[in-house]
Amino acid sequence: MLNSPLPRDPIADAREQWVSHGWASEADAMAAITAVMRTASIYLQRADAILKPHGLTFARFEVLALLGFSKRGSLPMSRASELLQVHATSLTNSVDRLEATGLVQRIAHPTDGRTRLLELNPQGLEVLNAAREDLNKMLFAQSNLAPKDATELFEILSRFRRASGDFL
Amino acid sequence: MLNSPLPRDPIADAREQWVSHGWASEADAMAAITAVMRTASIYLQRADAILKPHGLTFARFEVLALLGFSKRGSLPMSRASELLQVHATSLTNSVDRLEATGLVQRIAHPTDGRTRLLELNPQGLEVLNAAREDLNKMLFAQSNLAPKDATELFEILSRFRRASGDFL
DNA sequence: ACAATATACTTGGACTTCCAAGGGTTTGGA
DNA sequence: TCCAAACCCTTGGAAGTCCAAGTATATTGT
Repeated sequence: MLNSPLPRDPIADAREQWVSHGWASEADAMAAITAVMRTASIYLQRADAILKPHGLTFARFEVLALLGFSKRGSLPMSRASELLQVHATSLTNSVDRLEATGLVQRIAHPTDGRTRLLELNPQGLEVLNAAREDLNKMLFAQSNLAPKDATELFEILSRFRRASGDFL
Repeated sequence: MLNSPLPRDPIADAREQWVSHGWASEADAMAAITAVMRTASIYLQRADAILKPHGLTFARFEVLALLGFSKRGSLPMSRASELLQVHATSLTNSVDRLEATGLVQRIAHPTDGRTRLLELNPQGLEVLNAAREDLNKMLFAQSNLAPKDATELFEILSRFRRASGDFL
């Protein structure tokens, strides 16, 4: 999966190209945004590799985790897709697979015929607990982020996400 | 594309759940990593929307931009996939599409029969210039990152990427 | 009451990513 | 020399993302 490390950071190189071509004022944002994408891809690969033995992906793990925290144990699809901040179609896809493996169930809403409620099955709860333990041990506890960096990173991205309309 | 903002930050909520379930020491990394993924997804959507009128995606834009900076104007596939830090198969996919629209060409390597060189066509150069201008104006210059945040973000992620073996 | 509008979810299509496996080409050791 | 190992790229398959469009159900306004 990992090639041998490059001798130079290709994003830092791109940043210099940006500066020397006259786009200096956009260079820092370009570099930051490109680095965010690369970082997300690294973490996603690591997470998916850790979750594979549990028969999960990160996308599906997030669904289980959300259901595991919900007070009632069930949540409308629309609410879940809102909280996970993915398109409804992406959630449909994830839930199809979670339902096919018996981890989750779609049940009818008592009063609104349009709405489907998601419910964690007992087996889903077991898989969630095991997967979360692995993720905590093997990803979050080994994030390659200094504690101060993790905090600062979250704060910067919170400002960004608020400015982008994610939350108030 | 954008739903109305949520009243609360769902990642901050997840972080609190993590703490109150006894995984306090992993909570900050979990929140930071989840925020990175969400941020990447926001930027990717914005970039793809901006590039769509140019017939590009961000993945394909990156290929053009890389070729545009290369001294010789041509680059082996393997070198390009290394610098863009994507799998060779992903690059094959992007190049297939760039070639189909006439922006790029695969040419034979003079001495190594295994290698294909990528070359930017004149039309590819035009599209690159126009796309880059839009991206600079509409994405990088409006990144929703304070200048200090962009710099700090890049630095934190550089430490992370180095620790993860991206570069020396 | 009923038509128009809005909401909830699914389907189909385009695109990306990765992995596993295969085909060709080159290199290097016996 | 020549066969095995390494390397470069492509194909096929599984997953994820989004958007656009469609179906079904609720809500709203006249």
